[in-house]
Amino acid sequence: MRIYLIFFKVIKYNKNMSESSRKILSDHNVSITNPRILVLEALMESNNPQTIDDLQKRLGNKVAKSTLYRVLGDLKKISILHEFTSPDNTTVVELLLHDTEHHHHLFCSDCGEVIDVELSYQFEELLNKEIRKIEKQFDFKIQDHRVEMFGVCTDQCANCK
Amino acid sequence: MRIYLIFFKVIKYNKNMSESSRKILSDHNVSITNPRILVLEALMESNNPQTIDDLQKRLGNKVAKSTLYRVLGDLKKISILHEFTSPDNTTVVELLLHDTEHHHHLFCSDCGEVIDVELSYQFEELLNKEIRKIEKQFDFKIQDHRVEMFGVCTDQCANCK
DNA sequence: ACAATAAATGAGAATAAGTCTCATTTATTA
DNA sequence: TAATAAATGAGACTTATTCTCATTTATTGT
Repeated sequence: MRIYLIFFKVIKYNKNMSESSRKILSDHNVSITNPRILVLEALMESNNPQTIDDLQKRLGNKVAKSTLYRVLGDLKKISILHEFTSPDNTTVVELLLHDTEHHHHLFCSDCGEVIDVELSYQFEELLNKEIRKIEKQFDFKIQDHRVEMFGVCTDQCANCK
Repeated sequence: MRIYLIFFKVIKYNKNMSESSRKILSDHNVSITNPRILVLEALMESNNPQTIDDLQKRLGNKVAKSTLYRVLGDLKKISILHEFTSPDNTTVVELLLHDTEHHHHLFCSDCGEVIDVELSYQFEELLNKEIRKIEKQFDFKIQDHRVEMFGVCTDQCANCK
């Protein structure tokens, strides 16, 4: 019974992910192909940013390496994928579905995990003021910003054990 | 006369850089070798972070590629070099001589320039409060942080023309 | 100052992440 | 459903970084 429920949940979950992947692609006028659906699903499987390696493992041999990189490029082009680099120089990637979710990153130097964090409204306000000052000082137009925090996670962390 | 003065200044400048390079190395119990002095001098020649390519150009063929990377590694080990990645995935490196100089980075997506910026004391205070909250929330020990700002520089920029 | 020893270097081979090419397959559309 | 354009897979290619090892250089104790 329990097994059945879990099985059902997984099926349902996958179906939802597949359907929302299709919707994302069609909403952005990008043709719906199997590799794109698979990559989107793999990206959706984690709440936090993932390395390319994580993605490749998740995808097994279902998507060729060249295709994976191409699909990631496609997703960047339609601005639903954010790619950045962790302090140990690993490329990390995350889906940005609702562009309202402005957030920052917390990096663990022990296990390499990257965690999305939100900071207070008050903080963001003050940072925006600082940014306006910097724009004047350096004659820049600043379009985006991000706070990176570096540290170590403690024993509770699943990766570190 | 003017040429003489400039010449003198350059000599003096180089001599100073060479001497402070030697001092840096001996202060950190690192043996004083020519490649290390040359790399430190090249790093000191710019106030802002530099790409590895910039460094290689500055050094000409005076230091082998493998040695350059090794020396950069040495400097990281003694915590006077900070290495990070710009949004276009280029490795960028900067000397951190006085660890009091906490600063942040401004990236130009047009010319790739990276600029060091300082933010107000008030801002840093508030950010530290936020960091304490995040530490509790995620059971993390946060050791460092950095604000990255992304934008485009305007016509005044020397690189963009 | 010098010889002995340990450490650092240069040259180029090796590795790995990411890109490119092109023949084949797949999605779209009329 | 056929025609066409786009996407894919496989593997070659590129480029940044690391590694190896024979040679050179710095350090140290005398």
